[in-house]
Amino acid sequence: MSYPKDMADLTHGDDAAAVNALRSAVMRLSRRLKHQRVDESLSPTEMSVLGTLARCGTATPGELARKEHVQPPSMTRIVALLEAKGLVRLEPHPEDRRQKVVTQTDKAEAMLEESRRKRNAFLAGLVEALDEDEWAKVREAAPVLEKLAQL
Amino acid sequence: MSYPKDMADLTHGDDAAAVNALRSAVMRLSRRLKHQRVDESLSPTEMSVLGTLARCGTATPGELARKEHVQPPSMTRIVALLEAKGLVRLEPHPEDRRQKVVTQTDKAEAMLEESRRKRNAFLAGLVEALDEDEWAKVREAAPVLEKLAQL
DNA sequence: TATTGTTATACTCTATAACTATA
DNA sequence: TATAGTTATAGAGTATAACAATA
Repeated sequence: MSYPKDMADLTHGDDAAAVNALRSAVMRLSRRLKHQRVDESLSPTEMSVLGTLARCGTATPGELARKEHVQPPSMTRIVALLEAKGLVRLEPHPEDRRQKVVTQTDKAEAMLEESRRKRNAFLAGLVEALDEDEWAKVREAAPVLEKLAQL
Repeated sequence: MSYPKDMADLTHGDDAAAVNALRSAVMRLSRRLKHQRVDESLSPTEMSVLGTLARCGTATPGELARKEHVQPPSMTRIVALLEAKGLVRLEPHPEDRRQKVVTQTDKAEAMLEESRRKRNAFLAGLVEALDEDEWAKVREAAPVLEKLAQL
């Protein structure tokens, strides 16, 4: 097994505290976000899949399952629900007839745009309680957290 | 309705991007952490409740439900499971016989200590992929995220 | 009459195992 | 024989509604 270059640091009080704070905050924030659905008919993972598709363009169900860290049967169900809502299209894979290609529709794109405004309104309410320095720290860390999530 | 002092900033590209990255990262990281259980017999919310108790000392089931953003019946079940595992004690409230007081046991404290080591090992694996500057940003933001989560 | 906590019940989301079709 | 996706089924976790005890 290999250890990170700064493994020793993680035993320091500050880093251990940061790790604890991060874990606790992620679990609790995720619970809040679940309730604050931008579209009442879309689950958090469905939203996440649409976000991934918006970044990737297209993907196969298998790729989506790996990226979202869910099992293939779960992704089958999620994609089917999204298709039923007219948010994605399912097409045959051009080179491998076992696979399928998932693409987001215009309706999904419009919904993502609409949802962004609602998310901003919700988060603005929370950010209101932060001072500018605190918000700056979150803003700086956000892309790093996203990188962490997709490792 | 009142608006945050920096509402305008949230419509800027950078802040909107940060908000999107934060939401996506929180949802995906929470899914990872669910799998990476420090104790296989404890759900993420059970862990979170123990963490809250460690900070607060004691709390009533109702207080815990509000802090963890779950409904009272869910907290009833969670507390009962924790009690069955010998991790919390339930005592009558000294002033109000409707309420109960939840306290963590020594066993819970020892388990939290053990779990911290396991968490560090898991997160160290992820942090390995970050450079020092990136990790510094996460470390700075961690306490702010915790504040955000408990608003 | 309002509030705290509980019981009973149903729903949502995800996983595992077994199956089909294609490579 | 291995891989992509699906179907069927079960389990975990949470919510809502109805109820009991106390304020």
